[in-house]
Amino acid sequence: MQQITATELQTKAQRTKIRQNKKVLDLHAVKVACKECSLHQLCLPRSINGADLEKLDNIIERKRPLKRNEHLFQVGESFQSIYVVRSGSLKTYSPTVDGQEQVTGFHLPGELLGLDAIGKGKHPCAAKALETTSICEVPFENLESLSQELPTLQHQLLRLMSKEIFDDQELMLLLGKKTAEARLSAFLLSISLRFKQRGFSSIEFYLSMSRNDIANYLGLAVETVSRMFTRFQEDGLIEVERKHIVIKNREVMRQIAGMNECCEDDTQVN
Amino acid sequence: MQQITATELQTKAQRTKIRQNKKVLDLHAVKVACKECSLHQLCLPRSINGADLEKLDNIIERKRPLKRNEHLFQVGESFQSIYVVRSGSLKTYSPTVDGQEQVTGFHLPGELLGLDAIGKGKHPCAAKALETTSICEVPFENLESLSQELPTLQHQLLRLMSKEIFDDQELMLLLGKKTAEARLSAFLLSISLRFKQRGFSSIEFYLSMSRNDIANYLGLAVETVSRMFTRFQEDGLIEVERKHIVIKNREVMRQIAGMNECCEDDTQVN
DNA sequence: CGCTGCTTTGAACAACTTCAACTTCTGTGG
DNA sequence: CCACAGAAGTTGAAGTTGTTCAAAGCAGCG
Repeated sequence: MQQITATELQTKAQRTKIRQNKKVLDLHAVKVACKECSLHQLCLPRSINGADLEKLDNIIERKRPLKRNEHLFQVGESFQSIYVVRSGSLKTYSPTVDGQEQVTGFHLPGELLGLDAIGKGKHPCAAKALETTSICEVPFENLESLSQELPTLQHQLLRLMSKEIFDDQELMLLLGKKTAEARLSAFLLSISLRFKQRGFSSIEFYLSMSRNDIANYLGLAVETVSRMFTRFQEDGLIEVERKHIVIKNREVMRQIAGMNECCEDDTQVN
Repeated sequence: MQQITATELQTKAQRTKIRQNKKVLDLHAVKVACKECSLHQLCLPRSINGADLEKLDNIIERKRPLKRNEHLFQVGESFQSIYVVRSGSLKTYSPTVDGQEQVTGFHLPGELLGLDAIGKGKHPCAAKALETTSICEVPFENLESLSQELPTLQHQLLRLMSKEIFDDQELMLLLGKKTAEARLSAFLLSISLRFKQRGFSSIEFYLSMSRNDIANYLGLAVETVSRMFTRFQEDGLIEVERKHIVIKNREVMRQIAGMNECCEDDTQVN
């Protein structure tokens, strides 16, 4: 099964030096056409046929991989492109008045960045790599005019934006109504699900973000997040050692998270 | 200035019996083509020219006004159309596991509903009228194919969805990081701004939603919201008498809300 | 080896919630 | 048109949950 090797690869990349990490990425991240991209079912061109896929492929630019802490774009930068994560991960965050930052999301392979910038023409948040990360850049003008030609692409684009709105609303519910333990539980299950959808293990994975980022994202203090991790471990729900997580009891976690049933049949989401 | 009459009209409609309310609505809400619609600069067809506007007009269905507490759509209902509020207001909400409801948004004239349903093909939330409300229905299939023809319409649609994502992220920040007083203050300023953009008074208005709905939306207890209203009044920030609000000191409220400067130049937002 | 940054843990504190009582408003039927 | 019942809103007091502050433990890196 691909799941297992994929996981191993990921855990390896996390543990090993950047040198080796880079080598792994170079192998399948750069100069691969969309139709050969292992993510092509998850990213934009889902349900696009051969000829159309090539058209899309032509407008996509592949960038050199970002190193950890490098920015993909900064706050206020003029909006030119949509980005797709090819491998690695990023966080998006915006500055708040009091000089803090607010983490608005984490982005795993196959996920999009920049959709929130279309409206104003500039990025309301910054995007920073959490680890070595490779990215596809899709110039928005080209994407827009290509969508004009290809109804399925337009449809897919609207679907993806709609999904983002939907997901944001779930998060609003989380932030508005749920307890600290429900938030962390939901967060872990969400990451788990997203890994699964991308062919990685859903029961064992490495978190690329710090406790601080998690806390910030979930609207909690770092200390609270830390305590929750400890408690979950004590209760046998997870095993945790720094960034390494093993989900031991998904059922109970789901109850704690107060999950809607609807959040489950998300399998063919993207 | 139109502002003043608009306000008067609104306050009147709130105070008077439903009978009279209906009459006011009948006058300019029903059977008006998009190009004559007073909201047409705010709703979808912004920056669409005459001929195109007519095409759009042809696919829009006007529904009979909804009465207070009537549903526009229910949770899980199959997604067919995008809706535009023509007059009145609605709330959207979704059920949570514990049988509660979570208010996900309020929708004023010129604003859209249903964008979150495109992805899954069914409505993740329900929409209920807060007062007598009239609506334009835009069948999504038609809108999609018309967008295929009209690049500006496609662009506008993407812009609007992007704006919704952006707004949701602001709300996430509010729910995750802000105190009760900051939340209520931001809420009132948001309503105020949206009224202003639609030609109503931004300093005096009626809230069509209950304290309960506000509390739910802001992730607070009703009692907390009530106390904050009282405190704001004591501090001379607002005058409040049940649903009637007068903003007395916008500057201080903005500070309390911890507003980003960016939230200000929102004037040509839609 | 020793620094720096991230994480964990404990204890005091603050903010908001919950519970309960009371007031005001709304609308419905006599 | 008034009375009454139920809903919505307000206020006070006690209780929780999560935050803040402080300090110690640990991993990675020059």
